[in-house]
Amino acid sequence: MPELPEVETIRMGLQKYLVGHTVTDIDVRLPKMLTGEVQSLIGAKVQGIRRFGKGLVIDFDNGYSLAIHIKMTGQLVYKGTKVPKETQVSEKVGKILPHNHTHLIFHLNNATLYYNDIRQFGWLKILKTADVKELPFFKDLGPEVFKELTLSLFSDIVKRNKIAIKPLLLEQKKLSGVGNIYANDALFKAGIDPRRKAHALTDTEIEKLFASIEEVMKKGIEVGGSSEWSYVNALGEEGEYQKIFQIYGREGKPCLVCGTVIEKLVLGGRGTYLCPTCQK
DNA sequence: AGTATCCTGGAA
DNA sequence: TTCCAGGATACT
Repeated sequence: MPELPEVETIRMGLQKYLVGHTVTDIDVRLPKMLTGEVQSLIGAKVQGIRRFGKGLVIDFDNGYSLAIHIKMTGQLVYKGTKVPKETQVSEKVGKILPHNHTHLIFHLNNATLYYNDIRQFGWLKILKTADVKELPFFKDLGPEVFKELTLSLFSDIVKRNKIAIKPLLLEQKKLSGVGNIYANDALFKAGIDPRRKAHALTDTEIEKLFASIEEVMKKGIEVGGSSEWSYVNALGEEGEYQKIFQIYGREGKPCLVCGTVIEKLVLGGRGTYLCPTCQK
């Protein structure tokens, strides 16, 4: 589900297709998904789309913004004349929009943006652009992979924390962008047992882990994200990363490197996969 | 630091 | 019929 590579893929799609469109009306089919004054966006033109960690911000030309977190099953799907119709609905979603899980419909000039969310965990907030950074989620975000998170900063964070390394990687307030799938794959690639206490990792291991995180996230963006559950990009298309999971979801299957049976455990309440031979 | 919570679909 | 998936938060 959506981690940095998935959300960045959506951002790029929206940046390409949504910019320049004007909001003509908003259908609020499930009110709890949206906060703020709907009227603020009517007649406003999309200027650009920013991403912070796993959060998105659509900026309009009237000083208002739409802050979005799609959590696990949210989808932002654009339909409009700018793109060929047949590419707009994925086979897996397979439904004509809007459907039962379409909670918000943003009517634009000559286009539509749908917000679908099966599990209704996501949120969208209309607020003044200047106030976006005051939202707790954005305000508390830690340094982001590929941006502020340098090796030395990453090393400081790892050494300062005594919890297990995997749940640490998932704490968006410590470092932002990493989610469960890429955390599993990065730890496997670095040969580190996810249960190891963070502060006990050696400098070499920290360097290896930092490089592995960047490597798996970069790969994720390259292949358009991971569509294990309901993730789709801004055109409703699926990504490919689920086809190249190195360890995530491979419980009981042979390790791709050494053939040892992959084990599964729960760490910090999250499914965690481990090759007992490769990860020490 | 660990766990319940939001919610639904799909798998066991 | 029950359980499980997990992003972030609110709890204990």
